[in-house]
This record gives sequence, C-alpha cells and structure tokens, in this order.
Amino acid sequence: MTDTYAPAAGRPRGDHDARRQEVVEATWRVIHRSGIDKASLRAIAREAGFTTGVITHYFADKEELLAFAVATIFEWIRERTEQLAEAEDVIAALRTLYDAALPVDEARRLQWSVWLAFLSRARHNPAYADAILSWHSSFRRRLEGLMARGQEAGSIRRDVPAAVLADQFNAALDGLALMAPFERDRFPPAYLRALMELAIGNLTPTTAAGQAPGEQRP
Amino acid sequence: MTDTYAPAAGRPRGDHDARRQEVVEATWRVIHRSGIDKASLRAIAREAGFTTGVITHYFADKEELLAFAVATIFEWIRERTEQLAEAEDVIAALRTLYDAALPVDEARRLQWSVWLAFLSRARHNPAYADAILSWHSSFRRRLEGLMARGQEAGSIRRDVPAAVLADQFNAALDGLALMAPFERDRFPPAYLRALMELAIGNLTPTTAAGQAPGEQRP
DNA sequence: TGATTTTCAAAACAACTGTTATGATAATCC
DNA sequence: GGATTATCATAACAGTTGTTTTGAAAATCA
Repeated sequence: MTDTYAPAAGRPRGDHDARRQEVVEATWRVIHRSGIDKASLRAIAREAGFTTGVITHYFADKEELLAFAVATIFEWIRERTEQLAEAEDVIAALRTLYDAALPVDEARRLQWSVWLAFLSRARHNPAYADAILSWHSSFRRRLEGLMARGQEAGSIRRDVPAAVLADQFNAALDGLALMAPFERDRFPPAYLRALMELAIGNLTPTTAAGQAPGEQRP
Repeated sequence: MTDTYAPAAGRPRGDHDARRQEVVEATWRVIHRSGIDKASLRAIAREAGFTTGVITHYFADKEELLAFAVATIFEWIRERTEQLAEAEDVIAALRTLYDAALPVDEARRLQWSVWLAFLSRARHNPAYADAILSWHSSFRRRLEGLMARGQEAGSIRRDVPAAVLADQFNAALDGLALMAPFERDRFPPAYLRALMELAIGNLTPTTAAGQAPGEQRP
C-alpha cells in the first residue's frame, strides 16, 4: 500500500518532500488568514491549488499533517536564526535574536500566528506540545548560553542565574509577540524594539536599571 | 417570541441570569478540560447537566454564548481583583496584582486557559477581540496608574514613562502565564513569583538592576 | 514495451456540527 | 382557574467534517 514506500518509484524522493512542504505552507497560510478552526482539509487543499486527494496521499491523516506543520515551522525559524546570535558581543547577539523574532513583518506575524494557534491546542495534544516544548527549550538554551557568556565577560549582571535571566527575557519576548498583533497601532515595530531594549537594559549589571527607551540604535 | 422578554414571566429574572451563568461556567470547564475545538453545544450541555435545549433557549446561537463566555470571564477576574492593588505601597500593590493573576492554582489556570483559547481566535472574531482588548486596556490602565503613583512617591524609576513600564510588566506577566501551564514542573508557583519579583526589581529607580530572586517575601 | 507504482481528482461515506421544530411540563399572570 | 409564557427535552434537519474508495493519467522499472 502507500505505507511502505521504501524504493520510491514514480518520482524522485526530492519531489515527494517538496510536495509535503508545499501542503504544509498552505496549511500555515490558512491558519494565519482564517484561524485554525477553519483549516479544513478542503480549505488547505484549495489554498495549495490541489484537491484533498493530494493531502490524503502525502499524509496519513489530518493529525499527521498538523503535527508536521507545527514541527516544520519551528524548523523554519531555526534555519533562519541558526547563524544569528553568534556575535561576540552578547548584547548585540541578543539584539539580533529579538530582531529576528519580533512580529514586525508579515512572515514573522504568520510565524507567531501559527505558534499561538497550536499553543492553545497543545495542552490537549501531546504531539503539538512536544514540538512547542522542544523549540522553547532549545531557544531557552541559546538564551542561557548567551547570558552565561555575558556574565563571564561582565556585560550581564551576575546576581541572578543565567537560566533565570533567560526565562525572564523569553517571557518578555513571548508576552510582546502575543499582544502586538492585536494592537498593531499601539505596538509599532519601533516601540516593540524599544521595549526589548528596556528588557536588555535590565540585564546589565550595575548603574541605572536600564537605559531609557526612545534611544534608537544606529 | 423569546426575543422581547420585557415583563419576564414564568420565573424571576434572577434565575434567568443565574442559568445563563451556569451554562457559561460549564463552557469554561469544557474549554479548559478538552479545548475550545471540542466545545460543542452538546458537550457543553452535558457538562452543565442539561441538554442543548437549555442553551438554545438562553442564547440566540453559539456565537453569542462564546462571546458571552469570554466577556464574563474577564468580568469574573475584575470582580476578584477590583479591590486589590489599592494598597498605598505601590510595590505591595503590584505584588498583590501578580499574585492574583499568576496561574498557580486550578481556578487561575482555567482563567488563563480560556483566555488563551479565545486569544488565538480573536484575530478572526471581532467580538472576542473586543472583550480581550477591553480587558487588557483596563488592566494596563491600572498598571500605569500604579507606576505613575510610584514614580511620584519615588519607589519607581522615573527615566521611563509609566505607560511603558506598564506594558513591560504586562508582557512579563503574559509571557509567564502563557508557558507556565505547559511546563508545570519547570515553573512551580515559587519560581513564578520569583520571576515576577525580578520584574518588580527592574522597576526600582537607582542602585542595582533589581533584587536577586530567591529572597522570598514574608 | 509491458508491468508496476506514484500521483492526484472525484465521489461517496459516516460522523458530527449548529440550528430549528415540536411538544410536554410547570410556573406566573389576570 | 384558565390563559399565557418560560422552561427544557427530544428529534429532525441541512451543512461540514475527516476519511475511504474508485479510477485515470503519468512516471519509473524491468
């Protein structure tokens, strides 16, 4: 049957994976545009320019498609941010990271939109929860590594464990990305960056409790 | 018909509203336990101990029930926190506020669970968006008032506008409440409070960038 | 070239959805 | 006490859902 496609005839395997990716991206768009509860197989197929026959051919069932969709979007984010945050200046690295994450354009808003849609279902679906937690913990690890490096270099305060600072920074980012799309006019990109700058300011060791926002970087 | 119930015969009006509330609370529980996509009218009616006849009698359609459910849960939170945060010590007031909000028990987890479920649908449903934004802006106004008062009294830093501090504090709270239910073991109540104490520490004016977590308050 | 398999469309299927209609019971009103 | 109305269960309705089946075209393999 369709289950044991070991030799893979009929087409090179590259097209197979590419078609799956095509369907998944259509899924993202439908979720972003109409909400996950409107993301029926027919709606997704229409968005992709096919019929449901394609979906049922490349995915066992809807569950597998959605689980693959949420796992893939994190893979997508990972690829886009992997080589980031490698600057030797930790503060600059944090800046690069939040800049790549903030929902300031349509691609990043889609990213957060899909994330939010699955997040609200993750507590009742282990597959979604796994994908989300795996991403979050890997992101947190990166943050914690940066914090620890900054603490060694002296640019990050030492009186709070790096892991705690990472959780705090992560929460600030999540909280912003959550509400910003609902109040686009109250949270323009410049203000989002200013708030994250304030969060960065709270990481510095001595002196004032952070630089005032409004000071844009060059 | 049922639409113009001005005199309200058959039963005192109190029972009418009480029954609506009963249905709404069943709706919350179903959403919290099984997710909003499993919250069918039949499932809600079963949870409430009735049949769908009750729901269709007290609500025009499902849309009205859900819109009422999300609006009511904010009303519920408002009632529970209205008299809070009136302490003259602004820091103590902030403590009281986050303590009433953090998802540290089942009631508060349900609260955030329902909030999250509707949040992910709000971008495609003006009624949900209105309810959520109305709550958020009123909560932010309270925070901003506290920040401004603290700035006058000298317990809150003055180099950042009160409105910005309110947004920052709100984002920290939202971000935590969002992830905590998914990583219950990583975010026990004490750690959540410690992180919020860190956020409070970032509001203080001079000296260090905040007190270290771990110092529990009496 | 013939056999096989992938690819995909189209249709049918059963389950579930929100909604509506019907009717019976009980409480209120005049 | 009769008329009226709120209350609620039950059943039927039409639409949508995910899934399965059928079948045809195309590509690969031997």
